Parts: sequence; C-alpha cells; structure tokens
Amino acid sequence: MCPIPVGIKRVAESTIHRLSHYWRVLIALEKEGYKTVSSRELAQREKLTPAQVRKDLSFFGSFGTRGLGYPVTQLKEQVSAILGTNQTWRVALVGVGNMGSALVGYKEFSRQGFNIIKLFDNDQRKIGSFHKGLIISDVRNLEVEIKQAGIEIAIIAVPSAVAQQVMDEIAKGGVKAILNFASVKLKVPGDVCIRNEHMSMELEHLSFALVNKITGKQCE
Amino acid sequence: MCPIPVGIKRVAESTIHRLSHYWRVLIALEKEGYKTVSSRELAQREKLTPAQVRKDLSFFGSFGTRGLGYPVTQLKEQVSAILGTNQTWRVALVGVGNMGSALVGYKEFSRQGFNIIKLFDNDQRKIGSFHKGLIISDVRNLEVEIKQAGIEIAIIAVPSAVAQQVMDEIAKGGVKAILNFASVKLKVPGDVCIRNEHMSMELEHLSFALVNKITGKQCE
DNA sequence: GAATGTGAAGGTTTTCACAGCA
DNA sequence: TGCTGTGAAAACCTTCACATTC
Repeated sequence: MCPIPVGIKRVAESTIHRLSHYWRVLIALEKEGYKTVSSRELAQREKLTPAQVRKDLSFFGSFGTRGLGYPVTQLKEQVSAILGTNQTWRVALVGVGNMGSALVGYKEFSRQGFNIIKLFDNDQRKIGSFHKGLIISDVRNLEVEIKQAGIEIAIIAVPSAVAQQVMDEIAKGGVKAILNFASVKLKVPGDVCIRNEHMSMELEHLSFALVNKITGKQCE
Repeated sequence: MCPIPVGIKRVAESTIHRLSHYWRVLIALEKEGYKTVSSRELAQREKLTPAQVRKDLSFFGSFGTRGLGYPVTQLKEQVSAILGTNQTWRVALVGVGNMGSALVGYKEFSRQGFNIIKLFDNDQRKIGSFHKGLIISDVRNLEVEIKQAGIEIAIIAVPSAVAQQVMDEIAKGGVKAILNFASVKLKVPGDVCIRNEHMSMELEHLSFALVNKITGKQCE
C-alpha cells in the first residue's frame, strides 16, 4: 500500500463521504460476482460522474488498470483501509435514553467494526444495571473508565443541556473522535474530530424544501 | 416580507444548513435578552466568518441595519419563515423498531413543529397497538392513510431491505419530503426531496479521521 | 478499443474589501 | 464610527478532455 497523501493535500469533506458510498457499492458488487468495475459503473450506482469517481480514488493512489477498470475486491479493501473500516474500533456511548438505547441495538455499527463496549448514564436507577449485555457505568467515571477501556470513539446521546460537560470529560479521557447527537454546537479541543447528527436540522431542511419548492438534485 | 428569490438563483445547500444554525443562535440570543446582533457576534457563535453570515442572510433579503446589526427577534422570525419552521408539519413515521421508537420519543421534533401523527409497521404484533399515544397502522395501508391524514413529511426507519418499497408507497401517497434512516440509496421521483441520516457513514468519517489524523476544522 | 489518471477548464462557495448608510 | 450589503477575488470542488496504458 502506498502512503496516503493526507496532509500533503487536503482531502475534500465530500470525497470522504463518497468514499463511504464507494465502499458500500463495492461490497455489493463483490457479492454480485463482479471481478472488475469501471468508474462509469461505479458512478452510475451512486448517481455521480465517472470523472468524479476517478478523481476521488486517484487522490489516494492508482488502484485501477487502464482499459480494464478497478479490481472489485482489491479496491474494496483499499477503500476500507483508507476509511479505517478494515479494523475494529472501541466505542463508548454516553446517555442510555431513547436515542442511546436505539444506537446500542443498531446492528450496522458492530457489523462495520464499531463495537460499543461501554455505556454511561447519570441516572442512578440505570447505573449498575445491564442493557443488551453491557453494564451501565456512572457518567462521573467517564474519564477514568474511558481510558481503562481504551475507547477510541465516543457517541454523545445525552440531553443538550449536559452535552458540553460530557464532551469535556470525554476529551479528558483522551478520545479523539466523537459522534454527537445532542443538538448543540460543542466546543472541542483542536485535536478532536467531532461529527454532528443534528436530526432536527435535517427536518428543517425538508421544511425549507417544501416551503420553497426545492426538489430533486438541489435537495441533496 | 419580500419574496424569497429561490429559483431565481440557486440556494447553496450549505446556506440552508447554516440557516438552521442561525435560527438556533437567534433563539438563544433572544432568551439572553439581546435586542440586536452583529454578523460578527452571530459568526462567532457558530465559528463562521462575519462575511459568511451576511452573504447567507442577504441572499434572502436585507434584514439588518447598517451601523447597528440585525434585530434579533425579527431576524429570528424571518429566518424561521424561510426555513418553514414558523408552521407545524404533519409527519408520519414508518418502522417502529429501535430507531423508530426513539424518534417518536424525541421531543425536539414536536417542539419545532414537526408533529409525528401517524405510525406504521409491518409487524402484526405491533399493528393495532398503541405507542406513546399513537396507534400503529399496517404499513400496507401507507398510501391511503398518508393521504387521509394529510401527511407532508415521512420518516423512514425500516430495515434497509424494505426501505425502497416503503419509499415507493410514500411517494404514491403524495409525500414530497422524506427523512431516511435506512442505510441505502433510495430512488425517488424528481419532485420529492429526500435527506439521509446515514449514521454509519458518520462513524466511518470518524475512523477515517483517526486513521489519517485529520483534526479540527478539516473534520467538519 | 477500453478505461484510467490527470492537468486544465469550468462552476460554485467563501472570503475580501469597501461603498453606503444609520 | 460601526456595521450591513455586495461586487470582485480567492479558494475550492467538479467536470472535461485527452495522453497514457493495458
């Protein structure tokens, strides 16, 4: 594998996003028995242009063969390596409420190597009890237990009001990647990567679209 | 209110997204007692540039006063009108599983005018039973019941395998705005707006960031 | 012939910088 | 003076087009 030139030239946010899509398509193609795939075919499946696909992939290396296309299995593995989905990740979930519980039960996470191995809550009635085979720890021990368990990714699923203080503890625990479901903008240290799942904002986008009659491509 | 020049000039996807942020900040500012706010202040709260804020807002009209800034309450209402959050929306949720249940219980939706008033599932054990005060209907009646209830927005929270057929029924029911939690790309008619909540993709983005040591601003 | 990889062109979004107004 | 609104510039992202390779 050639070194990934991240840092030399900035990767576009959208490229990473599309990489996730390519990965899924490649998994499907492999199942369907494809040995190779062209940028045209790959593009078609995600409603993109072939040039876009080639640009995205070529950013990380030369994975294809001129005249032939890309070897499906190999490319799948290379994309997976780039995304970091060729390994498992130790994930902690903070806030075992409505949303939190749903996320623990979300099979796709573990199927893709994101293993939720620690649960935290601040509710005394929940602390110490088991949820889907995992004991719920006291959120006050976040920093220590996160370190002990070697957590790499944290999911914040607590009410907005307490999200920032949870965030701070997580950061103290040395976690560098966070998925935030609370609908507030969180302050994070410079070396932490945070992604937000602001579900109401998506609904707002939809209501905007309805009010302004935005459709089709403009929507996404 | 001046007419929104949507359609004359394309609104940037990112502008809509930031509009949601502005709206939240404005609500907060109003609570904090601010009467006016400058683009600088507004920008600071969302880690944007003042120019960005002004460009975004000026796209929809002239809401500020030179030398003074923007009137908080008024701007809040104007932004709300643009987003369509100054009204209530009739929402249906399809798939009352893990994720679906969590979404029904998600108070922020209703607080913002997105009222989930219909639930659908294909599980005979669930159909006819009540969930948080709402009866669960048979997914086979989607088209008819959606029309009857005047549903404007649908949330898809079913397993990926059946998402497309659910989608098709929803479209037949005349719904033009869809929030999709299934992790597949859905085919939609040209006049339908679909937004995807691909949660695993966000985790993939995080693992990408960890593997490639992407941090801070590059992340979002 | 077929399809990649890529510099250059084209398009879109963000930032700059300043005219114009309270 | 302070801050908006906005053309122009810069940065960024996507598409084109073709040389290159199998």
